[in-house]
This record gives sequence, structure tokens and C-alpha cells, in this order.
Amino acid sequence: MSDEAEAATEGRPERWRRDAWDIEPDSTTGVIIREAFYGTRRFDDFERHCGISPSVLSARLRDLVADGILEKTRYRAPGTRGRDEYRLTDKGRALLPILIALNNWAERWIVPDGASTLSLLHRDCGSPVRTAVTCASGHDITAPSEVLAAPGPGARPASASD
Amino acid sequence: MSDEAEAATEGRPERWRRDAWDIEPDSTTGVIIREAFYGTRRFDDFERHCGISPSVLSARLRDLVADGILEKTRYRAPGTRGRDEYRLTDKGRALLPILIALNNWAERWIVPDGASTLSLLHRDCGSPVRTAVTCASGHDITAPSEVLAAPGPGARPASASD
DNA sequence: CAGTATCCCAAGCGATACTG
DNA sequence: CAGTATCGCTTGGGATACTG
Repeated sequence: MSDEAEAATEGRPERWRRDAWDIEPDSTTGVIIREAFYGTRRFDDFERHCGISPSVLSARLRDLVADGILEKTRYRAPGTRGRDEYRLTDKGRALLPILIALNNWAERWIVPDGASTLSLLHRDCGSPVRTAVTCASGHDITAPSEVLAAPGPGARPASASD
Repeated sequence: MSDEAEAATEGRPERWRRDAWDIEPDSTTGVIIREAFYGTRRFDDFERHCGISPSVLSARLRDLVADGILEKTRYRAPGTRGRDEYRLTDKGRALLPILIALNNWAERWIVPDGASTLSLLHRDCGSPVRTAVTCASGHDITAPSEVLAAPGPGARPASASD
């Protein structure tokens, strides 16, 4: 039996794996990611736009680079000093559906008046962007009740008493 | 000029509004929400399954109820003592697309081996569930580059120098 | 401009003990 | 069973000063 399973059946686990929620391990990472989607790339701009202390920002950016969400590159325009830039990687850009889902939710349940902090538009047609839920077989899913949620193989196994 | 705009042009704001990211203000709320989607409803089960201290769990559940994500109801099976239950509200269930998007992302970029902690299946056909991005005009969006992200009206206004 | 280092404070958390 | 109260630890974060 794996350690994981053992931990599940005995005392407290260290903490069940949190997975994707971990992209937001603190209260600043999300702000930085969103800002990156706006197109912000420079340390200074992140600092001003996000209102995050340089020390904290430095640490968060380092973490995000370590996690492969952002990429630090040296950009040098001709005749100017080089500049460091933080740009979203493919992995980082892949977070967009999450951002969209978050935004859709907030627009519906938090600020239904359209005063969302994030505007997401289809570049080609200008329409707002949203997420739709489907299954791999192609069916559209409209209600949460159509989805069966269960702990996956990476989570604590369901105990026999569940 | 609004306070918000003023804060944007002057010194540091208290903190730019964080919106939907705020559903995960700490490291435990997400775990609880996910657990609720598994079908967990009782305090005791949340405590054991999530590995969260009762004091913290109590506070988080209270917050989630206050936010309208969970609903506390007294459930009484015939012949038994009444039980408190925490159940997802419509607002809470509406978080599902976010969970799916998070899970999709994690499966692709974190645990591509299928050992995800969360299994989400279409109840009718058993296929895994995923999110798709579309625009309000009905176009499918396949690449992040097709989406234009900008601060919305609820965010700090873009400064003139942006 | 792009950070790093230090200091101090506030919040989050687990452990534990206790109550209805 | 379903919590609440208290404690002390640890982490995160803003302010500030400093470096390449």
C-alpha cells in the first residue's frame, strides 16, 4: 500500500494535495498572473499596477518563473539598455480558461453590473469570451448536476466508510 | 473622478480588486470547495477528508456560508438526531467550470500521467469533462492569442502612460 | 531600471481543550 | 456530532533602504 493510502487511513495527512488551486498559493500570485495577461512584462509595471511590494513581487516572480508560468528574458531594443521581461510561457497562457471561468463566475455572481476587473474579448470579433463545459464525447453540459465529481487517483482514496 | 481612479493615479492603492481569485483567499478554502463537490456535507467529514483543524474549518465554513457558496441546513432523518449539513448553493455549484478548468490545466501541465486528484465525468456518458473557450458570437477559440485581455471597468483605469 | 535585504506586523493554521 | 476558544508557530506582506 502506498504511503498516500496509508496516510489516508491513519491519522492526519500532511495535507491533501491541492493541485491546481496551488497556482494561487497566496494572495498576490493571482494578481500578477492576471496582470501578465494584460500584457504587463516589466518588474516596475507589475509593481505599480499590482500594488505589490518589490520584495514580495520579486519572490513571487521568482516562484512563477520556477514553476514555468513566466519566463524571464532579456529584451534589448537597439540603442537602449537591455530590459528584463517576464512573459507568460505556454504553460502560463494555458491558464487563460481558468481566468475566463473565474471571470464568468464573478460577472454572474459578484458584479452582475458588468463592472468586472477583467475584460476578455475575442480578438477577431470583439465579443466577450466565455467558457463552456463539454465532455470528451462532445456533449454540451449545461448544469453542474450533469457532472460527477470524485476524488481522482492522485487524491486520498475514498475510505471504505465513505 | 472616483476614489478608485484617484487611487490609481496617486500613491499605492490599498490593493487592486482581485475579484474571482478571492474565492481562494487562503490555502484551505479551495480544498473545502472541492470536497463539497465530492458530495461531502458534514463538518466531521470535511475535517477528516480535508485535514483541516476544526477551528479553521469552522471559520472557513462560516465565510463560505456568508459568501453564499455554501448553505447550512439542518437535516433530520426520521428517528435520528438532526444534523447540520453544508451544501453548495447555486452560486457554489456555478464554480464548477472553474474547477474543471483548473483540473484540465493541472492534468495537462502538472500531472499528465492522469493521477489528478479530481475526477470529473459526464454523468450520462462517463466521459471526462473539460472546458472549451468560445465567444458570445459562437466562435470557438483555440489559442490564447485569440483573446484580448484588458482591465475591465472595475479595475484600475489604465493610466495615460500605459 | 530591476531588483535584494531587513524589519516588523498581521493573518492563517494546527493542536488542543472545551461546550451544547 | 458539531462546533468554539485559546495558544503559539509560521508565512505572507508592506515599508524602507540599499545594490548592480
